Amino acid sequence: MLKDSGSKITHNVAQNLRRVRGERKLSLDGASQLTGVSKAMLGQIERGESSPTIATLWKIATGLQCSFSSFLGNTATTHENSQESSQETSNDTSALQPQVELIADPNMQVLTLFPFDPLTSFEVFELVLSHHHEQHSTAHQAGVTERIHVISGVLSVMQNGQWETLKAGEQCVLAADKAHAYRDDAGETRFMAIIHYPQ
Amino acid sequence: MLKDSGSKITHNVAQNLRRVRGERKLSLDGASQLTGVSKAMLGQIERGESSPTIATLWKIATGLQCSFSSFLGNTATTHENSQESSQETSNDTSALQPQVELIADPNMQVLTLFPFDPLTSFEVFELVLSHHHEQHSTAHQAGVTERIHVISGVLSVMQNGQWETLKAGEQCVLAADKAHAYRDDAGETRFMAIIHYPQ
DNA sequence: TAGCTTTGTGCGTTATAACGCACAACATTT
DNA sequence: AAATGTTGTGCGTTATAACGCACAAAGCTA
Repeated sequence: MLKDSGSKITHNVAQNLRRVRGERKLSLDGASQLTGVSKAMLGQIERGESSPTIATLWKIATGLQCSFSSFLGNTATTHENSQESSQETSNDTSALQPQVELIADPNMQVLTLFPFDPLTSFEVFELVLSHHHEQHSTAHQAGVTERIHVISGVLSVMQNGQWETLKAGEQCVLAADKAHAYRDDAGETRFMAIIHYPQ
Repeated sequence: MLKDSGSKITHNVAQNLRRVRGERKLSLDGASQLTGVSKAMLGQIERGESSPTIATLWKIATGLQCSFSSFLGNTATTHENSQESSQETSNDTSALQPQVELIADPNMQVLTLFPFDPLTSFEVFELVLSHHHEQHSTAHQAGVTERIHVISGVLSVMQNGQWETLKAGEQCVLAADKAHAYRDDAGETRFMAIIHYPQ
């Protein structure tokens, strides 16, 4: 009668241990001596008949001088002998959409990441400014907010006549019902804009 | 009579589990329901009286939605993060806000780009998955949508039991009211998530 | 061939991981 | 106070991880 060997993680540990031991050309006896875990237990783990405790897997890892996590990953990445058949790459269904590109200006590229959706009331763009281009935007309708997240480069944002500088990883929120502007201050600046419309 | 509680790794797991459960404000009963592990066992593990099997630690990790390896590290490295108050970081004025970091897992970094705002009904995170970490997410309330935009790396997204692969620059929309999951397939994957709540 | 290692697996026993249940301490309510 | 609910821990039982030992198959030596 098999135990809980069906567990996915147990199977991974089994394959990894067998692989490591094979690479070092160690016998169960040798591995047992290095790790302090009985060879019977090591054999059961390799066969997937036993799910070791973290304490014993720790003894195995330190004894064999490899990291704990090296036993957890799927062996499919390192070796190509898995029969799990969980390689699914269905490309249809209502999910992935390629980005749509909108031209606007030679020094300003606009990619529509998520078009406007009345259910969410926002749209998302990714903008790339280059050559220190300064883009001015007129006031939109009241209540419209704009969230800026700088991906790379340096972006200066103007609002209420004041300029602020955002580095990569920084963001700001501005009310788009006033005049505002952006400027690339790094030669090329990439940032994301989430524009939300009220109600 | 004490068991093998002296093991260093067991003690680490104990502290990490207690910390994570405390951060989520979960009771042993609640954690037991999420993970499928009895609350008595969870209590013993937290007290260092038991060295869990990798199978059960896997159930704990997936149930609490953090990676296996997050329980192995020493808690001394994780600093105190007091994130109790619902402070809004002054969303008025166009002041730039530095990104707020939320710790969750060594293999999953979460940056809050824009915290939830009742006026817009969405929040924006930037997530970095590493080491082929697979992050599972349970079903949220009905009507919640999640927009994913891959910045770098390769992200596999599971919905309705089907996996789809997104490369850098691609995006997808998924209904978050069903169980879904993400997985890093490039060693390190950076992507943005916009979560929108209805009404 | 026989005799001696080395390899991995099977078996019986012990230690303990994991479970369900019950109880005590504390908080909240009536 | 009494009643009710929640939280964490202790206890008895079951499942199984881990051990030591023994055995069978393969390999090497003489």
